[in-house]
Amino acid sequence: MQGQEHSESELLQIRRDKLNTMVARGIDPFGGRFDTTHQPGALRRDFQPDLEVKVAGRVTARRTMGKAVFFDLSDITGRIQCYVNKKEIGDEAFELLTELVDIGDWLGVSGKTFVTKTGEPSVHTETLQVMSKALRPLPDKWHGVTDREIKYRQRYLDLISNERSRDTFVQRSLMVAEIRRFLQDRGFLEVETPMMQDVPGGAAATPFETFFKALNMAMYLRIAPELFLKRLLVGGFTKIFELNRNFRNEGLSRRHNPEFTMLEAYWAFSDFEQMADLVESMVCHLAEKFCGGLLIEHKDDEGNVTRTINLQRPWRRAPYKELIKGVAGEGWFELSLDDKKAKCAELGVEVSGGMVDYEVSQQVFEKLIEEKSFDPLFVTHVPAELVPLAKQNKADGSVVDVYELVINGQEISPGYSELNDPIVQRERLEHQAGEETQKVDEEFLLALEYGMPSAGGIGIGIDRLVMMLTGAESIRDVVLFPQLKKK
RNA sequence: GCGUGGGUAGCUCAGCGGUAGAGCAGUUGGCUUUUAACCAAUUGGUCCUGGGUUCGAUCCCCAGCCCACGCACCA
Repeated sequence: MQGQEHSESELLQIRRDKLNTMVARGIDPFGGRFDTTHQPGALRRDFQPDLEVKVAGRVTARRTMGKAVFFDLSDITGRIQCYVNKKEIGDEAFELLTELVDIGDWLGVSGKTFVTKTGEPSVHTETLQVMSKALRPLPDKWHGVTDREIKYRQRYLDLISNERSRDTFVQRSLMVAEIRRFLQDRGFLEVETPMMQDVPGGAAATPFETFFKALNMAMYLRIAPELFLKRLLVGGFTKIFELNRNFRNEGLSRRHNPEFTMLEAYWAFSDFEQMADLVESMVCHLAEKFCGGLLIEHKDDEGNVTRTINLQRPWRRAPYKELIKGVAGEGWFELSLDDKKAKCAELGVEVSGGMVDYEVSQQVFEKLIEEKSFDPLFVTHVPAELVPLAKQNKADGSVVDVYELVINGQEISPGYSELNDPIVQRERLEHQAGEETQKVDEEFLLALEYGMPSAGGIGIGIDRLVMMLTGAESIRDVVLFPQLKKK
């Protein structure tokens, strides 16, 4: 452990020397059990004076004033200031704090709470215990880590030094817990279905492939849990959800991470409209609980409001074709493919040569409607080609009974009246058009033949939902360890 | 994959054809209620990597690596 070579920078060497001095003085630099009474942030928020407390945290600031020292102990909950007086605590402990402890070290402190002259809630330190010696210095105390690469590759440094990141990830955790509670309160059971599948179904996406040695077979990380959850409907679960990771072997972007968190819920005997109500009430519930209301303000780093999203109910619901006609003209769907493409050029929508008719319309939808819709919009009656797993509309078989919920310029949630006719389902899967097709899962079709109850189903992209609610501009700011290229 | 921008001290950044600078952190000294504590002094750098141009490259050119943003694929 000791005596690293000369290539160690001076900063690291000094910290190692302090570590060795601690050991020489019989101080364990890496602590042990310490029974805390409070977390730093919680203690500061619900502060009461004259309380005997034990808190532990990382030293994130230290202000030495001769024979007195102030230092901050921090963790994910926040910070609390501690005060040390040399005469009271004794020379040995005082020297430990001022000469051997560095910013970045973890300390356990016991003492009595009080408020300083300047009104700062503090702990009057009586004993000190080193919980861990940090051998490397922390990022800039004022700016924190701003280098995106360090933020993502060494997320712990971002969490230590950036309050906004801490808040976002704590919020995300609480939101996910609240989503589970919301569904459980309404009688939904959480289930877990395979992430490793031999047929990657339930969506049209490129899967990650892996190999299972014991069975000598190729396997795929799931792109969606849908086909397994539907098997559970066949099995008699009537209200279920799964909230976990999906994997798609596609590009990285501000809105895409190859592994992302998806909620899927199925409710037997329901339909897409009731599922829309469910999603609407769930998202509003989260907003009221975590954002203080239904107006969500997104802010930049300076605190200026850059966007306001209005979640007040009822949310707008509009048919897909009507929305497109609204931006591309009443006669859009009567135009030939070539005329549609010409119109796209006029509208500034890029289309590629190989696109078929409905794909061109879809492109118009994505560029001129989806990306420009920030307040919630349920897009209903989507062309059947786009959604092979949903029921066709009784009045118009060219569309399906689904919604696509757009908020914040992104698709946040699809909801279906689930297709449960095994004969139609087989046809729809076998006659998919276009380049993006879903795999045909025979085991799924077999299950359907035993009878799947009619049902409504939803998916919610949790990362994007959290982005919308927290104002994060990139999915990387709501995923703790986003995928980056290997260095 | 393509395009644009970026990579300089532990961190945040400035600089620029003549081999580097600030603030913070660190070190030393001072200070018993401070909070981006303060005052004084001071250490610290393969200027992302490899080629090229040049008397001389951190700077200009080429290639590569990584990051960000946009486009494409997708949710």
